[in-house]
Amino acid sequence: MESKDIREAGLKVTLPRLKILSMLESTQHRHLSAEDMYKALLEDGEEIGLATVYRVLTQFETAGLVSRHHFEGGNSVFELNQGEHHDHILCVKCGRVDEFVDELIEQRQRTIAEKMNYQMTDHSLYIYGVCSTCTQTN
Amino acid sequence: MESKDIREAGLKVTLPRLKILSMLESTQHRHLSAEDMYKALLEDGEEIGLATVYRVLTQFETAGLVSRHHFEGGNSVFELNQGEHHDHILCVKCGRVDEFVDELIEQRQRTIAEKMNYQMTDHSLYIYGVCSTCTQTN
DNA sequence: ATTAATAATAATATAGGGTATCATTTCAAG
DNA sequence: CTTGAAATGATACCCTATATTATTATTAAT
Ligand SMILES: [Mn+2]
Ligand SMILES: [Mn+2]
Ligand SMILES: [Zn+2]
Ligand SMILES: [Zn+2]
Repeated sequence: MESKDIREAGLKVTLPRLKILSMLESTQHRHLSAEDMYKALLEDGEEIGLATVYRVLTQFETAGLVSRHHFEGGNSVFELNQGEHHDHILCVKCGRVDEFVDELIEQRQRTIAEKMNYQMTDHSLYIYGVCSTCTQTN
Repeated sequence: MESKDIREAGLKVTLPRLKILSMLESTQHRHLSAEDMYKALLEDGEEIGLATVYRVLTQFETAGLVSRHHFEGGNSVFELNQGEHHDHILCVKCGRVDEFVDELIEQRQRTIAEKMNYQMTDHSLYIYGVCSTCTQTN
């Protein structure tokens, strides 16, 4: 029941919010842009405005329910916050997205921030490349 | 003499290109947005259009003369390609930008890409935090 | 259930960064 | 110089995302 998450975020439980949240929970595509979701909702027969999708996603982000990523050369994409923090590796040909966790890199970043007298708040790491499928198909 | 760089890139040596290149070479600000440069050129009395600045920077990027970075919540910024590859750590309060090189992280990224069957082409790593100056002033 | 207060929605306008178009100008080779 | 090709600058335009606002839906209290 995802109503609870919405309520706990201090937001009213509305149909757009429920739809968007359940779409993010369906593990088909973990990383979706606002337009992706907007179109998918349209095809589902839901009359939800694009502005609402953006607005709700921003609210979810503020509430800590979702994360926003800025992948190179595309729209922002959103994903549900579940499990541990991870970074992303992306195929520059087909757009495939994979996730990885590397505690060594995480630790090293903290060390660097400390050494440079920064109070680290966040970081973003994207690796770009050609995935195995696209390498073969070429 | 930066004319040579421009010529070697297969581009005609023009006043806008010379001005933009020398601005990037003046180590005052290593990381500048297109608008930054446009305004600075105006103040210098140069009548160079914003579209030209964007166009030239993109050409310089293609030629490998400059790199483009997408820092969070702002315009793209450009910097001259000189010295070795490095990554960036940014202050979320004052916008300060510092650079660092960490061969361990670099190596680890290559390992991850290999492990996930990606032919790595690029990566981007930004650390965000509060710099020492901004920590004290608070 | 009704109501009232308040938050959310949808439609639309607007903003901001960046690119495409195109007539005019500038460059550089001969 | 002359001349063809490339570059410029003005402007129109595109795209993602946000602001505005009248209308609608949700919630809590009655
Ligand atoms: Mn992810
Ligand atoms: Mn740099
Ligand atoms: Zn691929
Ligand atoms: Zn600072």
